Amino acid sequence: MNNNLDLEARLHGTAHSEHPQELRLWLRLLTCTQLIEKQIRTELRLKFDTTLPRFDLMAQLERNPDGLKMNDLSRRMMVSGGNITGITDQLVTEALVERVVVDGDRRSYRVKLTEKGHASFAEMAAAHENWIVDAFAGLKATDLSALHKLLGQVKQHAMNAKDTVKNTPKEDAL
Amino acid sequence: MNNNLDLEARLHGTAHSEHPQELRLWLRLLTCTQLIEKQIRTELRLKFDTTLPRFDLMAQLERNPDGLKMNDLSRRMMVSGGNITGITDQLVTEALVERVVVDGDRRSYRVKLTEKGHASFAEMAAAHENWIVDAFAGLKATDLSALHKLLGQVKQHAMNAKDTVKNTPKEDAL
DNA sequence: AAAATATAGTTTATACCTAAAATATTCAAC
DNA sequence: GTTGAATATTTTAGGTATAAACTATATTTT
Repeated sequence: MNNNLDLEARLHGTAHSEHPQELRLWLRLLTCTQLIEKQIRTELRLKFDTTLPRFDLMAQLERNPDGLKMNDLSRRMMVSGGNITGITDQLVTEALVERVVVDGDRRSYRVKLTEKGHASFAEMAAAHENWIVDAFAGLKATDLSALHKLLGQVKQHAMNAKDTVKNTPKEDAL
Repeated sequence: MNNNLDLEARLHGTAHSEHPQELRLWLRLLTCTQLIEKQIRTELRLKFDTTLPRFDLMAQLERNPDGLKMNDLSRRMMVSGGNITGITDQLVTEALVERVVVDGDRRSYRVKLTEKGHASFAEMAAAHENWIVDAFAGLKATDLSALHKLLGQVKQHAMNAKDTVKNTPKEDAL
């Protein structure tokens, strides 16, 4: 009854795969992330009438009570600056965050949660945590930490690769 | 020199985390996926002037020489039907895929790679495989398979949860 | 201090993605 | 054989994302 056709289907089609282990791993990683992310988006929409980017931005501000500059948000959320502008604009019109001037630099400002934003986030964060715990309920605690550790290696390698690309031109100039 | 500010930053900020292990794992999973995905998107754009959704759709067709219906593509790629319409339209105007009528059902048709699309995909797929292998070059073979297995558990649980939600109304009616 | 450069943020143009409504065709039941 | 439900796809409206161009302010160089 459940065909289970997903991204990985295109690999398993041919019995003994000639594809490298890495490719199969990548498709599985992507599938897991998308399944969970889709679930969270749906819940946020249904229960709180909001979206994941809005929630993520507020989460960043929650941990930085003094506010963050647009640039900081862009780096931390790993999305473009223009994108942050749009999401912030919406949250401002909903009075969940505010733009606060920074004296000494008229180009930038700090984005902070409002009182209302703080309250709103607290409610959502509690539910969010439960959804995530549910998403990983299929694994024992030891597996959770093994997975965390392995992904740490993936992350470390990916970050190094990113930085290498970025810095190479400069270092080549020596 | 490298601040490493990403999604996980908001958790590590407070020394000993009071957040559940699952939440930390989720943010790391998300970070890994986004880092690799961003890399692939950038490469596809620079080297082949295309996008990941277009590549993914062609990859599905490559494995199904008889073509796939819009619905099949939607399920396999885990995106909405309307989205598939848009991506297919673009690939059709680029003459990389074609819509072929199915006799017996005038509502649907099969989307197939054209000769040009087949050639184009072959070129991209080779490069794509290398990028993915590079992305996981930080892990030993045993770690790759351990990770694959653990993610299999996550996937299984997520798929069950999804199906349960979908089927519950019907089963409750009994 | 003027010119050049760098940085912070927004705007623009375009693509992606979704949910929900709309259209068109097929199938099932009477 | 016509009504009614189901299926396949597209359209619509709106949020999300990017790269590149743009505006405005700061900093550095000379």
